[in-house]
Amino acid sequence: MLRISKLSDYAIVLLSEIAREQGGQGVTARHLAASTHIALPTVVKLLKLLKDHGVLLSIQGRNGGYRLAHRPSDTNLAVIIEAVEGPIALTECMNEELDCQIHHNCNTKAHWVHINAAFRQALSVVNLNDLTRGTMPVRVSWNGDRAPAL
Amino acid sequence: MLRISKLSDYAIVLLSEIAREQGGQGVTARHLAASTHIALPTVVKLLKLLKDHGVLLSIQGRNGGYRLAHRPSDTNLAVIIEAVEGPIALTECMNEELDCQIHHNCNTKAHWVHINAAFRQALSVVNLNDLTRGTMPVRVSWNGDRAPAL
DNA sequence: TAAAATGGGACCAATTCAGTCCTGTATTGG
DNA sequence: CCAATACAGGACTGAATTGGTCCCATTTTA
Repeated sequence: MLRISKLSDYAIVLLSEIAREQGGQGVTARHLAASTHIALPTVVKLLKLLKDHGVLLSIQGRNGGYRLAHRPSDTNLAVIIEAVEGPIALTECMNEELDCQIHHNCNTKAHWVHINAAFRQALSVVNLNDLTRGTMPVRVSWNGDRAPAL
Repeated sequence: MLRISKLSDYAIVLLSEIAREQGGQGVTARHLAASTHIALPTVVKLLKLLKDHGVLLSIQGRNGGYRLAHRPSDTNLAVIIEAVEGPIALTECMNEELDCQIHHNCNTKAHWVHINAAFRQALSVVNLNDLTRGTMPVRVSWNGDRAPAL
């Protein structure tokens, strides 16, 4: 598997739509549900999450709605996914220490730190601007150079 | 979340152990369970998976066990994770077309293809040799250059 | 021939995930 | 002023996935 959750996927679609439509006023959850075909309760849930994590601003009351908290170019996939799923931590041992009982001579952690960073980097290069316009954001290059031994 | 599954994590530990101990004979599941502190049934399950996907070779019968199918330097994290979790496909739309009903003007797919490739690349650079010796395998570099628009 | 090993399933429990529902608060147009 | 519209914040449920166990068959060899 190893999937981005559906919710994250939805969140990306929703934010793209907001970035696309955002005029002076905010965009309402109801409107987004209609234009993206995502069920309203799910849309509401996600928008709240994104607001709590500072990705969106909300306007309450009758003519309310949501607006991007930052410029589209500053809202990237890493931020969005972290808002919905929490911090990107590919392995258990990344987040807390937890004292991984399985294997004490575990020297894999240093590698995970790198992989984690590379992955987050790949995500953070793509922003809402890239998604609303049709631009390809990034060319990945990778040098296989070896860093000095630990 | 966005975690590598525990099983993948275990698999990496098991393979590291096999790479470390592998002499002429194969290493038994029982022995691996003891040396890694992973429950035997789980070890058995994983070794079978890894064998089915060509990562390990098995020797049946009394003095049987498992051996690496390839050199440690040829067994990398991408291969291991794919053996345990299936193909690396960060989003639903990567694997099959499935005609993603949510959003028809979806131009995110091209981005996911890139992110997916970058992630797999990051995983494939780390191999069993790196894990058994304490070498840092990779220095990640990333150029933010923009490729031409789609 | 019995013991030790893999082979191949089925199976269960627990967690996580996706999605819904309900009630409250803020704002504003009429 | 009040009703309609929108967000706020939970609780809750059903489904799917995951982690883990168990059982029995087959292979090999001391």
